Amino acid sequence: MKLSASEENYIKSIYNLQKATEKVNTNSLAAFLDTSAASITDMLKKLKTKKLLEYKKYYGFRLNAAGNKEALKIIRRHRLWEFFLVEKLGMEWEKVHAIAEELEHVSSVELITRLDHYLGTPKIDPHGDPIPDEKGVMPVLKQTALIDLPIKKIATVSSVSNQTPEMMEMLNYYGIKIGSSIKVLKSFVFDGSLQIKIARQPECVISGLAAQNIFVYDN
Amino acid sequence: MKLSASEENYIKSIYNLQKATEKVNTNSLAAFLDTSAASITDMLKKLKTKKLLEYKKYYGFRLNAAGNKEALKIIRRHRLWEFFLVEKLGMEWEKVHAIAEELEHVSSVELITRLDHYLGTPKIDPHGDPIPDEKGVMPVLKQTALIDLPIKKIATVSSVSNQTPEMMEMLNYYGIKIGSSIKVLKSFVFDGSLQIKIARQPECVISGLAAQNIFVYDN
DNA sequence: TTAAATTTTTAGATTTGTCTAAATTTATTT
DNA sequence: AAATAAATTTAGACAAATCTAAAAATTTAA
Repeated sequence: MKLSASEENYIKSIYNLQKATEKVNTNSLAAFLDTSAASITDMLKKLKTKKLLEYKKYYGFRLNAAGNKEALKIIRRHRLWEFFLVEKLGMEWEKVHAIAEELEHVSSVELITRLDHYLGTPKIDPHGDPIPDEKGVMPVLKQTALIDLPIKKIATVSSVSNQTPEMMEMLNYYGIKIGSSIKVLKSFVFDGSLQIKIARQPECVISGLAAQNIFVYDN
Repeated sequence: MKLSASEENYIKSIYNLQKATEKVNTNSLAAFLDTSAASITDMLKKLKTKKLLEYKKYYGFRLNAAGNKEALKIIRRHRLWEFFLVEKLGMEWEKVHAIAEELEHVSSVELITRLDHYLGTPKIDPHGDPIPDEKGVMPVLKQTALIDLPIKKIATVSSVSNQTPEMMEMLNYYGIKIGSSIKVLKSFVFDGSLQIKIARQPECVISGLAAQNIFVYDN
């Protein structure tokens, strides 16, 4: 199905709001998209005509199977581009979202298939979000606090729960980034500190507190 | 200046038509963009308001300095993406134009600067067209028929004037592609044939006829 | 359980980019 | 040089995506 950039933005937003609430309502989507409630109603009619969502006047709405499939395609494109911008072009991960918002609307299937292969079929984007595969299936990745990761098991840094400047400074110092390959070499019972190894970085030791706030995907 | 995708397409097309004729006229641009003459007039008024072109009713039009600058930015983005699609993603160069037409409208300066560096600041795109630098300056590259290239001088394949399937078969067989690094090892006076070396390919011999149809940039 | 507040939809307008058909200007030809 | 042809512009309309203001439906609360 050929969709306009605007239609794609609505679908993606509805998909994201659906994760929190069963039915999405007009005002919350209007707030999310920073637009008027009237615009939402207009677009909902259009998306209903295209059979991408279930929508009953005054009763909220949600994507149907076809709508979800479209959403996952858009999210896949967005996250692959984010991965590209960070890993290949070396952009800071705070900046990539806005650019990926534009790139995601280029919908050539061959482009995305090749980009995916070129990037090594990544499973997690730089913000720690999973990347759907070419069939729209989200990878099932169990997230664990680093402190709970078994010794010697290789995992991927997926998110950081404490995003203070102090935490970021330390992560930066040790070269710990979302998507980094990580392994615990030794765990000290005395204070809960961990000796760890990040790919292409020297070994280092972090505190138990830090290890509680760093989350990894245990592949 | 922030321009819509549509405005950018008009500017780029006017730039391209200007290379052939001094003043561009409404009908030729309408034919080029496969749209109506009335649409052209409408857009010209808009671009005149934005001070991107000189336009006098019934007398044709051309980009002014500001318009040319915008055109070169768009062309730079287009050609860098084409290079990326061919060199990094391995797409066939016949297919990349359409995708680059979409990617070129993503106008983040940081994105394009980083993409350029990542690609190694290429001077020629996969179709053999020069890529303007970050200031909008087209690289000055003298194009020569391969047959006229001095012995042992390293050059870059820039274009092929005879694009028949027969020619393409031969180029493909020898691994001669747009952007390939090329050098003439020996020229045989008897029949004009040349012994050549393409980077990462074995030496080979091509006829004088082939060498007349292969053009290179003599860096 | 009505009245008030909130949410949602409709009605009508606006902007952008496009169109067709008609009018205007310029060019060509007899 | 008038008539005809061609090119260009204007006038008016339309679709997409948005808006404000008003109306309608639903929810909350006195």
